[in-house]
Amino acid sequence: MDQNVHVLPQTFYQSTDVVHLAKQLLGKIVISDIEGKITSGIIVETEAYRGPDDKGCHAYGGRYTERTRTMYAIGGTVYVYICYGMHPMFNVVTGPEGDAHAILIRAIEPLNGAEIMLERRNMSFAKTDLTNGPGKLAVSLGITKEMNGSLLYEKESTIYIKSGNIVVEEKDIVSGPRVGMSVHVGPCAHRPWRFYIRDNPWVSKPLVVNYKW
DNA sequence: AAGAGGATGAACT
DNA sequence: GTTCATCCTCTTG
Repeated sequence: MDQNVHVLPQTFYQSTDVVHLAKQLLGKIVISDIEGKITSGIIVETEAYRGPDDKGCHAYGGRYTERTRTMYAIGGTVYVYICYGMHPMFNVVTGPEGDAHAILIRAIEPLNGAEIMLERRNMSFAKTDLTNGPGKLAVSLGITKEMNGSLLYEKESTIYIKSGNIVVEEKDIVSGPRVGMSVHVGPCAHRPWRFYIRDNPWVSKPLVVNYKW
C-alpha cells in the first residue's frame, strides 16, 4: 500500500474549526467494509454544521435530545440520522467531546466496489446519481442508522476515512450556502459552509447563485 | 397524544 | 418544472 495513504487518526477530527475541517475532508477517501464487502469513494462535497451558534445545526442553542446526543461525542464519531423518514445522512462529528459540530458528507466519487454500490442502490449501471447526494452515497456505502455513534478511527471500524494522494487546493474549493436551509434560519442560511471540488461531476448540484437585490 | 416539518430522492409532466 | 413517498423527531398541549 502507498505510504502516503493511511487511516485518519483521531487527532485529525479534534479541531474546533468545523468549517476548516469540512474543507480538509475534500479529497479524502471514505471506505466501508461491511461483511467483506468493500466500497469506497472520494469525498467531493461537504457541509459544516456548528453547534451551538448555528441555527442550521441540529444542536443549535445547545439542544440536547436523543437524536442530537451523538453530535456531542468526540471528534471522529459517526453521526447518522434519517431525513424525511427514509434517507440516511452520513455525518462526521468533529471537535472535543461536548462540542456539537458535525460535517455532512454530501457527495462522493466512487472508487472501489462500484458493483456493490449499484446493487445497494438498485441500479444497473454507474452514472453520477449513484452517489451525488447525501442519501445516495450513504446507501451506496451501506451506511445505516445502526452505525450512528460508531468511531471512524478504530482498526475494526466498518467505516473509516483515509487520506490519499489527492491534494485539493484552496482555489479548487467552491463554497456556497448550504442546501435545504429554510428562510426561518435567517442569517445562518447565508453562511457559505457548503464546500465542493470545482468542476467535479459527482457533486450533488451546482451552486445556485443568490442575487441579493 | 397529536401534528408539523425536515441537512432528500424518485418519478412524474 | 411538480408532486409525493414515508417516518422519525421534536414541539405543543
